[in-house]
Amino acid sequence: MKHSLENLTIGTFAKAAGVNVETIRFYQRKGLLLEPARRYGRIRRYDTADVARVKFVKSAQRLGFSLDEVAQLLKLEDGTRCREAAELAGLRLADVRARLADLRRMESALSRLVKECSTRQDKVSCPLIAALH
Amino acid sequence: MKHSLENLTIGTFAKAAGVNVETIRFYQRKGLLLEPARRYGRIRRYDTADVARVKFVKSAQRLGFSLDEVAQLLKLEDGTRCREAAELAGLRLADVRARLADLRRMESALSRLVKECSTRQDKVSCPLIAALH
DNA sequence: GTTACTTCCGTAGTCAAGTACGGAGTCAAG
DNA sequence: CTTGACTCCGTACTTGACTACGGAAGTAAC
Repeated sequence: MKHSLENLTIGTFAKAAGVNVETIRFYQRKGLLLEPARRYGRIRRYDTADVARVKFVKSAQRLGFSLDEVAQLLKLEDGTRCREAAELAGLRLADVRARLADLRRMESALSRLVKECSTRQDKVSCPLIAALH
Repeated sequence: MKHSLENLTIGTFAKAAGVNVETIRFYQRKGLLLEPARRYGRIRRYDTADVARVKFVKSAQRLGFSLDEVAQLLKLEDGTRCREAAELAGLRLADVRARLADLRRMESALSRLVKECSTRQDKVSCPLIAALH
């Protein structure tokens, strides 16, 4: 049985998504990933959409979202009813904007520090702490 | 003994910083917070700089930094040599910028979703996953 | 059709970041 | 100088997010 991009076993899938097999199974238990139908025998098969989904989970985590929050984000993707989706998206959006504001402040503090450190030789007191109220 | 803003016991301090007492002690064990001298008797006293420091830890955590990474950021503040500080800041900066890019993409995906949902009645498929490559 | 990898599934262990607990010591007020 | 609140310190428990383990069953290659 060949492993085309649309017919991955769990091992190939996990490798493609950059996580390990146990993580896939863990996500399935958590409901972040549906267990696919087992079309060919008793073994599950995955495709590139699954890979994208797992990568999305990982990216969102990097941004500070918990798995439960990621699950909510994924429900938007999964086409729940529009009213609910909009509501949820609104909440997440406020959240994302707050994070953005914090990150921007941190970005400018860090880049200022880098600049000051490279142009002057003397000790610079870092404006980092001040940057995050 | 009054609790001025420069003479806080651990309980008042924790409340001011918005964390609980055990967290303070935990941070001390981790080296994120120095144990202050015990000027008046056997009890530690804290000041507003300590409060700022703890709030900084919490803010940085919200942005996805681990406590170990926060410890590194704090070393910058503590006036280590400039070259090292700049190096560390540079690394974190790259990290922060990557997160910013992801968050911006997520922000536009979410706000588009909200907009489409409120103007149209039909099901909208959300471009969230695509938004994060 | 046997061998060598996977996969399956349940259960248990790990690691980070706290949180809780409990007994002994400290302190300010009455 | 006792009372009640707070602090100290060590140890143990919790939660979220995995990660490891091990035996049985499936599958691909020879």
